[in-house]
Amino acid sequence: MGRVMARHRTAAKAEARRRAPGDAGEAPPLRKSEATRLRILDAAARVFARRGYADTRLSDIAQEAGTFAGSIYYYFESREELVEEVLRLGVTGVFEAVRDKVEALPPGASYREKLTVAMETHLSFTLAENDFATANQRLFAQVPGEIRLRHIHVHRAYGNYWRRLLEGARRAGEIRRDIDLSVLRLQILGAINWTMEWYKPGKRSIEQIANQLATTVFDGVAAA
Amino acid sequence: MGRVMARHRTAAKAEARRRAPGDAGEAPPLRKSEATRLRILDAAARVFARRGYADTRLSDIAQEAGTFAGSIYYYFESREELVEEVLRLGVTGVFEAVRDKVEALPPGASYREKLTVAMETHLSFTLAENDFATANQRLFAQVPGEIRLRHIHVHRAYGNYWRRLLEGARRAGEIRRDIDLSVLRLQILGAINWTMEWYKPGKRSIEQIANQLATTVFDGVAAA
DNA sequence: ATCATAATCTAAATTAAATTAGAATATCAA
DNA sequence: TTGATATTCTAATTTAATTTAGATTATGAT
Repeated sequence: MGRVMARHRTAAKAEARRRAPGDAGEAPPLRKSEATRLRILDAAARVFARRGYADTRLSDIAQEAGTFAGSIYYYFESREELVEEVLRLGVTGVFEAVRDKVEALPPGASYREKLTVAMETHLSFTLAENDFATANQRLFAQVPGEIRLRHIHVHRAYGNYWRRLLEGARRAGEIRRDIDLSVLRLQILGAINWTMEWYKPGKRSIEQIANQLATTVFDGVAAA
Repeated sequence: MGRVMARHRTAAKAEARRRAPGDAGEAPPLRKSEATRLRILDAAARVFARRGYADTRLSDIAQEAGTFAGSIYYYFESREELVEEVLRLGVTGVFEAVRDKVEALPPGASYREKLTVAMETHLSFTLAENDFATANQRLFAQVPGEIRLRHIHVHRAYGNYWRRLLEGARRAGEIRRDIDLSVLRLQILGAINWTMEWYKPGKRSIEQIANQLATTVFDGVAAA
């Protein structure tokens, strides 16, 4: 009840927000329990990524974050809100990473290069760097339908980005006209997403996997 | 406690098994509550396929089967046993369908043909025909880790079948030698499995999707 | 028609979480 | 140092499901 809550909603970067000392009228200035909130969020992503939705208790998350199940409610309205925040940060993280890498390519880059970078970035971000991204992959299919519905638009935004990439590639004559781009897009993302289910670090590098995927998609595997 | 149980374990086809009237010594002869068991199993597959693990209650399944949550325990030890049976039947069904179709090909068939048929069969079986297959796809990633572990070998058997197909294709010179077959296999199955998440009947035929997948895999999408 | 046992139903017990409440503690401004 | 408020802890409550138990009804053999 007498909680802070809504204040913390915003996000992951903990924007600096000391208030100038005398601006009353405003809502009371914020302290930085933000650190704790972040710790909980990180812990949630980590545990969800590792164990999936069905195997994760709030108490597991609390323990991982060095606090208690009950305490989580100081920072999140509910288990759902926590899950959804993890989900959201997962997609937006991948999206931004992919877009940044693609835009960092030199102006003359071919679409093949762009798509290859996109695949590689998505893959490596998901596999190696970011518990939020991993958690998002795992969780999205596991989570109750209602939550999934509330998040579909975040996914769609990312999907649209890929759609534009592929359309560009076709316009540039780098993809045959008889290819159904929607199907292609979903096949590529499917192959990437599935990787998480089997990839174990060590044997093959993420780069190798990404490269083979790009090669397969563009050139196929047929000999001769 | 005074249940029947273990007797029903076997499977889905309800083997005929009237006893010859006078063979005592044997455990008491079986009646056909098998029909009910099957009804429950079908209902479970249907509901699990539609709503996923987290959204399915035993009471939902019971209702779909025209019985009651409590009654399920006459036929299954636990919710887990029910889930696992659905899971198992899901994989073996797809496996058998794929193998049958591939083996039904004329003797001279190329591996490209074999693989195309395999993709198409897996896809259409999963998408259109069989709630067990659909449920298996959905559930496998959603189910608690312990269950998944107990089922990994069933999946592995199916995976090995694909592995052999791809190795055959390579030996026959239909796949380039620089392709990592494990990665390829997982990419193909990933693309197929993901389809379930987005496919809506009507717009595109399953055959179209399968064909594009096969084309992409063998020839790639690059123009010229 | 009767009896034994199979099959089903109903309601209660159990279980395992999430959630709430409120006490205890820390922090920080005056 | 003190008081106010923010934060954290602990334990109790709630909730929603699975599971058990036992009563009830159907079925098939004699």
